[in-house]
Formats: sequence, structure tokens, C-alpha cells
Amino acid sequence: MKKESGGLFEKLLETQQIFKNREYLRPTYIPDNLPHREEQIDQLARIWVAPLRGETPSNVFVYGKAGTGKTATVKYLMNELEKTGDEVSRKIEVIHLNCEVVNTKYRILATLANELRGKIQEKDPDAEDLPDQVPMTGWPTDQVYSVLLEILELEEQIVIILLDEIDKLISKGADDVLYVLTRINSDLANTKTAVVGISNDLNFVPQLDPRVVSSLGEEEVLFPPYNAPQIEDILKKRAEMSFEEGVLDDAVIRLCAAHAARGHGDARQALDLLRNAGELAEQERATKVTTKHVTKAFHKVERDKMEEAIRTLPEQSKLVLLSALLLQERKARKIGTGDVYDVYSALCRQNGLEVLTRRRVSGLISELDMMGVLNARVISKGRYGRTKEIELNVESIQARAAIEDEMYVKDLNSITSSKQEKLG
DNA sequence: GTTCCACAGGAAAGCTAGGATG
DNA sequence: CATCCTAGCTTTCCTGTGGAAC
Repeated sequence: MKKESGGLFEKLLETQQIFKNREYLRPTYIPDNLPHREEQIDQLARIWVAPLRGETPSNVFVYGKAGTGKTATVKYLMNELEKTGDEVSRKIEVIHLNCEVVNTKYRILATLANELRGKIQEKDPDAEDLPDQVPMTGWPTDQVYSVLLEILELEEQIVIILLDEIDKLISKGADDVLYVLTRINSDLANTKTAVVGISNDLNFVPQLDPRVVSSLGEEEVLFPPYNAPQIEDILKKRAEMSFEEGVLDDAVIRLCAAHAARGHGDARQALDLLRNAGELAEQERATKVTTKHVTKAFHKVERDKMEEAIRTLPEQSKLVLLSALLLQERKARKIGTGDVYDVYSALCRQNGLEVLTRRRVSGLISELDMMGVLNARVISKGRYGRTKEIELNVESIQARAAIEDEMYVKDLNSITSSKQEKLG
């Protein structure tokens, strides 16, 4: 970006430190102070004092949109709970599972069994009567279940099973584990278990088996989105810890908060934006982070999201998008559905791929429109019919990189020239 | 006012992969 | 193993339509 001249040390010397410690801005960091979540903390704490008294805590269902502090709050409370449990010498184990990663019945049960086994072994390396480690695959599910029961019963304890992103189980069709997990207590004598489900999807509950809803939903805690002042507050606290003094002014934080609040009050997004702005300032060797950096970072984050979205597009959609990109590069005239279809089908034939129908391509264009990769509005050209006028919403170099267009564009000229003849 | 283009976009049937089930 | 189910695409068939040209 900038010219690379001057000695190495010279450059380093003039570098102004922006960050004190950027780790505090990362989504993995769990603060021990969660502003504006007092009510939720209170609700959850009331539920989770039970194990400290040796009682079984209720199952809890925690829901709220992304970046509303669900996971952070629950993890924070779980840490406290385990600590306090040690103090009053109650054995409380928390097993944290992310259902996006561990997303089948088998793997959830197996992971639970193995984690608990690991914890016992850690404490007492030559523990006897330990069942074998459950292999990642191969056993019948009910055998895994009975091993899990066996391990649970080894000691008197209370086990809290934390299922993060529990809504992912539904799409994977693994939601019947929930039924098993919520009834596990009836097969246990010494140990008590409780399930905590965390979901981003507010519509998750109605999709569940009613039996699971009644047991998992014993208690429900809702995490509402943060509003702009609240996000600002959170950012301020974190910024104090992570930035050097004086490199940040209030306007920067306010802008980050405003961007995030305009979405759906996603604090994670706001922190991410702030970190990116800081890193940008650092790269530019600026002495302060300004609102300009925030705006730049905002666009960068948006572009990255878009690029990722394009990269993970199905092949056919990529080809449709690529066709539109090629057309836009070649000519100024407005692009219509028919134009895209011509180029698209030529591309498919060149690559020996199946050519989808016009109807489908029209649908794919609409999907790309909804994604925001392009704008397609229906216009009428009178006698010359109706079509969607397509305008790309992405920089073509970046988009083509994301599509990996070299794979597809082999003989560009024949596509565009045949196109030219048709127009001619 | 009518025509008629070049599509839009709804409905429903067909196809397919993958997974569950007998 | 065959068979059945399901979800997600895709095709087929279809009716609808804004406005320039006639």
C-alpha cells in the first residue's frame, strides 16, 4: 500500500502503539463484567444456585440473536459456578458442546462420555474401573449411551450439559438427542444432569418435539438485542483494556456502536469492527484511530462477508454471477436476464456442465439479488419485452477471485464474439 | 386502443442424494 | 440388502404484464 522505504528500525521506531492488548476485542474473550445483562445474569444465577445446595438445577433454554452475549454470559456463570462448587465441595462439572461442530446424536453422546472420562482421568491418572474411550465412530448408539451412564455414575456429581447453537441440531435432524439428554436423570442414581440450550434462532422452539419443549423449556431466558448506547458502553469498557490511552476518541466508538445497532444490536460485530478499525490505523501507522478508519473497516468487513458468501455459492450460481460480471466488463449497455442466459449457457457448454433452464437462471438471479451481490429490478422495455435490469454490487476483480473464474473462463473470446454476432 | 415482446414469477411435478427404516 | 422418506433443486407449464410500436 505505502511505499516501502527506510530502514527497518526506523519504521518500527516511528510506529505508534495502537493496541495495548487486542485479545480483549476478540469474540473468544469472556469478560468478567457483562454490562446490561444484569437481569439475565440474575435469572440464570437463581436457577444455578440449586446445584450448590445439592439440588438438580432446571433445564434452561437461552435464546436471543447473534451477539447478544448469550454464550459469554453463560460461560461466565459456569466458571463462577464451578469455582464456587469447589469452595463448598460439591462436584459440579460443566461440559460445553458446540452443536455446529458436534452435530449428531452419536457424537454428542460420545463427546460427553469422553470429556467426562478425561476429567476423571486428569484428577486421578490411575483411576480404576474406567470404561474405554468411546471411538469417534463404530459403536451402536445405545452402547455409547450406556458407557455415558456408567461414567456419570462413577462419582456423585452434578453435570451441566451446555449445548451451544442448539438450533443447528434441527437442521441436521439430530434433535432427538435432546429427548435423550433431558430424560437422562431417570437412568441415574448418584449423578444429576441438567441441560442448557443456547440458540440464535428465535423460531427454534416450535420446531421441537413438544416433549422436549416441556422438559428443556423449564426455564427460559431471553437475551434482547443491545441498543446503541448499550453497545457504546460495552465498547468503551473493552476499548479501555485493549487500546493505548488517547488513541481513540468517543466519536470512533459511537460510530462503531451506530453501525452495529443499525443491524440487530450485535455486540460481537461492533467489537470486530472496532478491532478492524484499530488494525487499519496500525497498518497506516496512524497515531490515532479515526472515524475514517471505522468507515474503511466497515466496508472491509462487508466486502469480506460478501466474498465469503460468493465463495460458498453453488457452482451454477457462480456461473450466473460470472456471466453477469463478464457482460458488465465488456459493455456499458444495461444487462438483462436474456443476455446473462446467453453467456451463461455458452460458459456451461465450454465447461461441459449441465445448462439450467431460463426459469431456473431467472430464479438464481433473484437469489443473488436477495443476497445483495447484485441489484435486479424489473423494467419494461415496451415492445421489447420485460426483463430484470441487472447491476453488479461487487467489485469485479474481487468477485472473480472469489468465483475462481480461471477455472471456468477458458475461451472468453468465443463467448463474447458469438454474442457480438448475435447482437450485430 | 391494441398488440405483442421477453421476460417475471407462481404452482406443481420430477429428480436426486442421503439418511432412516424394515 | 431393499425400500421408503425427505429436503432441496430443477424442470414444465403456466398466467401475467408495462409500455413502445403500431
